[in-house]
Amino acid sequence: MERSTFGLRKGAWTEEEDLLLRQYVEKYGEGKWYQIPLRAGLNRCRKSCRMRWLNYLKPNIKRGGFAADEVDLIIRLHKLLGNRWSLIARRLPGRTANDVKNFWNTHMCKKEISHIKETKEKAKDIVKVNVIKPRPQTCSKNFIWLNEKPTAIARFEPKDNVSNISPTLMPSNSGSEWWKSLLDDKEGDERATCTVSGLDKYPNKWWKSLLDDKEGDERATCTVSGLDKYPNKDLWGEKIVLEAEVWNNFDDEDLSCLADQTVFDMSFWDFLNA
DNA sequence: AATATCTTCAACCGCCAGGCA
DNA sequence: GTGCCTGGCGGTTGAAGATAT
Repeated sequence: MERSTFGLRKGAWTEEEDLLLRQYVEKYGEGKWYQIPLRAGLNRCRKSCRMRWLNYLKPNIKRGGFAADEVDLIIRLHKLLGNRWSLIARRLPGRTANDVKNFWNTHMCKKEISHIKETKEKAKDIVKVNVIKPRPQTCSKNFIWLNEKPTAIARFEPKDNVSNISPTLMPSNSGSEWWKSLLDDKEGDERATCTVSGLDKYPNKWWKSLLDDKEGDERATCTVSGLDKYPNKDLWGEKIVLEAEVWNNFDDEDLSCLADQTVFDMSFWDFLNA
């Protein structure tokens, strides 16, 4: 039996310890982890107890390999959120942040590395194309643009060699309402409309917000009509790929929290208005 | 069969943010 | 404003099992 310098047990949990922890949570509920060692009679630190409960003992935890759909989700969420395992795990019922992290580190890391190598090899043979991606930046909560939550995020595929155009985000009171309608087809400017098809192929409804009709996924597409009515249309190209729906429309607390702290580069909007 | 190497994943550790006195 | 405490998170470790030699 391993022991720390303060006499607390470390290492693998025994069945008796699991039982004591279960009994504690049944009696007192989750939380108050600092009280557990005393109340439950466990010679473990609070963090160890919390970790054991959340990652192993909690009911409804799904064990075993990840389904193809889950893997798909993880890849897309990781693309959007990075290593924010707890946020990713909340989108996967029964999976814990630790599970997702382990899965990524053991399976996806290798695939990603080989994919990068493959891509680099292919890149030698093809003409370079500018791919415009959102560029998240972390801002303080007092940042003026965060007085309202972000409205929309999109990735533009520019015509010809128009480069350095970044996707944009804007508060809805900016007077630039056409942008809203372009993406969510709601009230306001009606010059352009955006329709998405193929959503029924996504088992998780919320997932429609992360549509990406780039390579490898042909399930859903987004087409925009009416672009010819915009003065700067020549700069955009004819295709807009919907990368994320309106943040405010998320019922989901996790992603709306994300909107509180993530903002996307504004230069595209500045560029259009120049 | 024995040993070495690789893979998996439970568990630990350090850091950070928020709440409170 | 400061310090303390707690919960929560992501990075990392290492034991155990699987696979290769």
